[in-house]
Amino acid sequence: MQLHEWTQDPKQAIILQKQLASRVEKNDRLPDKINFVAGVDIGFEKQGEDTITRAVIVVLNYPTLQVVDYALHREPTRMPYIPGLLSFREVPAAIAAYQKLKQQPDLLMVDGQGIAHPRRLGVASHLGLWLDKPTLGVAKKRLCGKHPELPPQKGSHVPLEDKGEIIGTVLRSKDNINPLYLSIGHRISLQTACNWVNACLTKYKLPEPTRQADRLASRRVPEEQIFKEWQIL
DNA sequence: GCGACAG
DNA sequence: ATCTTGTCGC
Repeated sequence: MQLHEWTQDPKQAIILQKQLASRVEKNDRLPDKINFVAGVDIGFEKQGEDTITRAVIVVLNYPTLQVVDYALHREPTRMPYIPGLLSFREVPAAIAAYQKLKQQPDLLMVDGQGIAHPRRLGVASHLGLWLDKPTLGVAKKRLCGKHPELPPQKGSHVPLEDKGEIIGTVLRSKDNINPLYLSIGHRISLQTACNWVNACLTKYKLPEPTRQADRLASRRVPEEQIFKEWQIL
């Protein structure tokens, strides 16, 4: 943690993104064997005037995809949502949640873009750099770039391109359901990132790591019920 | 200037 | 992201 990885000022944040983007590793540099894959997602709770940021990280065993650990961290929201500067709003809370984990993951799948970003530094890349961990981005919507239409069948995929550069892959993870936007986060190639997402897909649109994190972060499922399902201690 | 715009 | 009811389709 030599250089500051965060700022609250939008102007400085953009400058910082450009610097950090050059440090993102787009080639594979992950453990020989991946035993634990994590899902990261952030939710928000209204608290009258202000809001609380709720960061969740769930660690699953691979290939069983069973949840073996998780961490939840809540803190006052520090920044408003500004397209292109999402990581400055979410990453600090994610770091705090990560430090609460007992089981460190080998790879993290983050809800949002990796380098499929105007300045090539989406939330997945920012988090990966900060933690110096392999990460990949799994977004439900496009931030930038363009791509051809893709078939409605699960498994179909097309490249996401921006300014003559392939920045990600648009993947249909389920029949007739809007596709996912996958991209390199840090220390992983696009091909390997896509392979891991595919390896973690079951019957739902989202791969298990982020699907489980999303359920807890968004509070769509009572926390008490989730505990019973996961059966972890 | 106009439209787009992760979560 | 969050606020929110019913509704169409596999």
